[in-house]
Amino acid sequence: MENTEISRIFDEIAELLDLKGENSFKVKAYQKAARTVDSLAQPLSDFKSIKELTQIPGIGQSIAEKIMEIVATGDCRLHQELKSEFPPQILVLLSVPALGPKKAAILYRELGIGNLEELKAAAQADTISGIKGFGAKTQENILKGIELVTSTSGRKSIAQALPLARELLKILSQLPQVSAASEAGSLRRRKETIGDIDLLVASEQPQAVMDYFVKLPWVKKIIAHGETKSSVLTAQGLQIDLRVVGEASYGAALQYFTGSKDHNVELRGRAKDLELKINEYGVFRQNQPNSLAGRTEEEVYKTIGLPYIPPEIREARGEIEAALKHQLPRLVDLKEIKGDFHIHSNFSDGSADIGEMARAAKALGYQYLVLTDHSQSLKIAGGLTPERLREQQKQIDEWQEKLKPFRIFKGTEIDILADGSLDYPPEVLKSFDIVIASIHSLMKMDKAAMTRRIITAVENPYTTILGHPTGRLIGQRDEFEVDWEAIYPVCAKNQVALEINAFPDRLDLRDIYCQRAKEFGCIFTIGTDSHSTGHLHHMEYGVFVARRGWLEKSEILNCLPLEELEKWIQQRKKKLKI
DNA sequence: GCCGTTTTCGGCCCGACTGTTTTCAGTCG
Repeated sequence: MENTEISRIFDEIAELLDLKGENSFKVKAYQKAARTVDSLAQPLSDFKSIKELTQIPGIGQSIAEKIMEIVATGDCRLHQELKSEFPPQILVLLSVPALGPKKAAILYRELGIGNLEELKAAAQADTISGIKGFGAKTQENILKGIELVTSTSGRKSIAQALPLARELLKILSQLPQVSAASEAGSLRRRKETIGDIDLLVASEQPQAVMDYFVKLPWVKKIIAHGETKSSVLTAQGLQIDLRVVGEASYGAALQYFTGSKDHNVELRGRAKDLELKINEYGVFRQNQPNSLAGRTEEEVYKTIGLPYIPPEIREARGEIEAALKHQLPRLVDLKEIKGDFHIHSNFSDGSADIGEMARAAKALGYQYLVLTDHSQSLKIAGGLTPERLREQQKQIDEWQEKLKPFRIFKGTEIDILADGSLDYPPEVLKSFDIVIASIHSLMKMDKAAMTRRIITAVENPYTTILGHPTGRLIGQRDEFEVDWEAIYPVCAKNQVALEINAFPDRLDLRDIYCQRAKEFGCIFTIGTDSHSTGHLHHMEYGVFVARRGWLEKSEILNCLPLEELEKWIQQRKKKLKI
């Protein structure tokens, strides 16, 4: 039983309790437990007792018991009982904007509505507007909401959202009424997927900014248009929320709207202990109107006795505790990246030749790249036979001569075969500076076999990097079933780096796994997995993941300047006698 | 349901917007 599955059960319990009209704090407790479980890197099935589970913040006696029950049986009685009280499809009603637990419950009680089709039919037949608390507008919004739910599909990739957000910010910043603008929400925290784009603007004339915003050409539909807050929908189905505050409140609002929710709750709790109150307008002494801070985020954190916490780690995963102890990591920055560790050329399945890729990397300010075409087994991607490889390495030498002092390292993205062995014999492996070992076949092995397979590959003295370790494709393919707690120590012991694959569909190793692997003393590389020169720009998405995983410069090989990386490679080869 | 160097009971973040209201509940973030 995966953590995400357990998280989903708790989410459903929360929604069903909400529908029943249960105590809202009980509902919140289950929602919080769902989020906590989902962001936990260790599988819950590894926890052996209730006592161990209740050490996790937000997990108490009752929820711990349910976790044990779910791990043992696949579900829990409470969940089953709640489900039996409602029609099976009832929860999709909650995904309709304008419909929350209270209204959905009324529709079920009064009209027996239990799924989207019944909801749509009732709205079209004009039977909803007559119910107390509902009107013509609500009925209309329900119909629009159904349209929305069925047309848009869930969360979008950060790679889709961030460029659009940046474009909008540029336009909004140029307005004479606007003095500052930023993205907020999960986008600013650089989460791998985002539900909507949150933007924040500082202005003393909010209405003018709002009126301008809702008329922008991207806007397909206006969902809300208030004095300081508006929501619109783009043609691509992305929701954009814009909030406007005064300059004196900009920092407080930015902090507030960046979240995460759990981070803010912790922060607020701390403020309360200090007899302070934080809201989006500033930090206040209880019952006093003048704010103590609010112009900048730094100010807000400082007022409650904390150093600045970078947005990427505001996830209630120990950052406030670390901040109090002055043990926050100094997160890696894109500017510290000296080279790219994962690049394909047209020798295998890339579209550009070695020279084009190297020139493009050099233009980004890099000192080096590692060329990692596929190995012979991966025929579909033009994996290189030893003969073709010799040719490729000859060309690397030629380009190397032309482009020096820029360095092109000889690498490979080599297949990990079914038994964990690598796809070239030792005499070929010797020719590489860097070996990324990746799984591209037989992805559905059982957990024990897959774990053994990966450990065998990591223990191979020629392996330098474990490529896209979990194999997931966001929204398309699940992770391999693997016991990571057994693999991290082997990686750390053999100084095999875990790759953060920066390709937006992958972002693998993901943030919470990075944070966990770091605790084992693992090192990392970031590779764009570029198949064309344009892909080289994906590096920043890899850096986002590293930052969300609390990683520092010293833990990432890409941050080594050329000479030090050369030294690292030589020492490694010497130590391993290869 | 969770949590606690003031608490094992009584708190639990807080405000904008909308629609249905005649002063507020529900939804959302």
